[in-house]
Amino acid sequence: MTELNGVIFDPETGATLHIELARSNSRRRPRVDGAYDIIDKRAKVRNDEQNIWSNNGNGGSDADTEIENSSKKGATQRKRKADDARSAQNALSSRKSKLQDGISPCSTLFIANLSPLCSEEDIKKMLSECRGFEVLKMQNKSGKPVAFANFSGIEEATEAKEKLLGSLQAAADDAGLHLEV
DNA sequence: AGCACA
Repeated sequence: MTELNGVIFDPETGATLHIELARSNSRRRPRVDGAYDIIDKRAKVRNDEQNIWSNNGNGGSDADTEIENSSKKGATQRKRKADDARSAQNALSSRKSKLQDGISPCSTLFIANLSPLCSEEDIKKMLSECRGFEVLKMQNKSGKPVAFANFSGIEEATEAKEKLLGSLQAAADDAGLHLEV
């Protein structure tokens, strides 16, 4: 782990490594936040239904009852919005628990802001010390080198991320620097 | 902040 010093994290240039869980465009689970889209559609449909109802029900269109109806409508809309928010929460949390069950859609670490000095082999060497590390792919696009590290599972990926950040912190302390992550 | 390949 001492080889880390000056390779991945370079105190000379002050280059810091950014590590996060990668965004995945896996076809199996395309949208993590798709719940909101569905709920938006639902809300629209409900509003339309409400308009139809109030139009039919009013018939003779009295001014006083119209005001009364509109205030009632506002109340029910507010309540439904709250309900929607709650169901969105439920959907998200249920999906999250699915993720933690190990059905991992994408257990990849996204590594950015790499030092230009560190090679793919260097990172690979680093990552191979982490549990569940599988494959590393590097990409050098428009002067922003980034790396994708595949792990066997999300838990392994997060663990590796924590480990790397820890090592970075250690290296920074060693060099008497402050690290921002 | 910058997220590809299967």
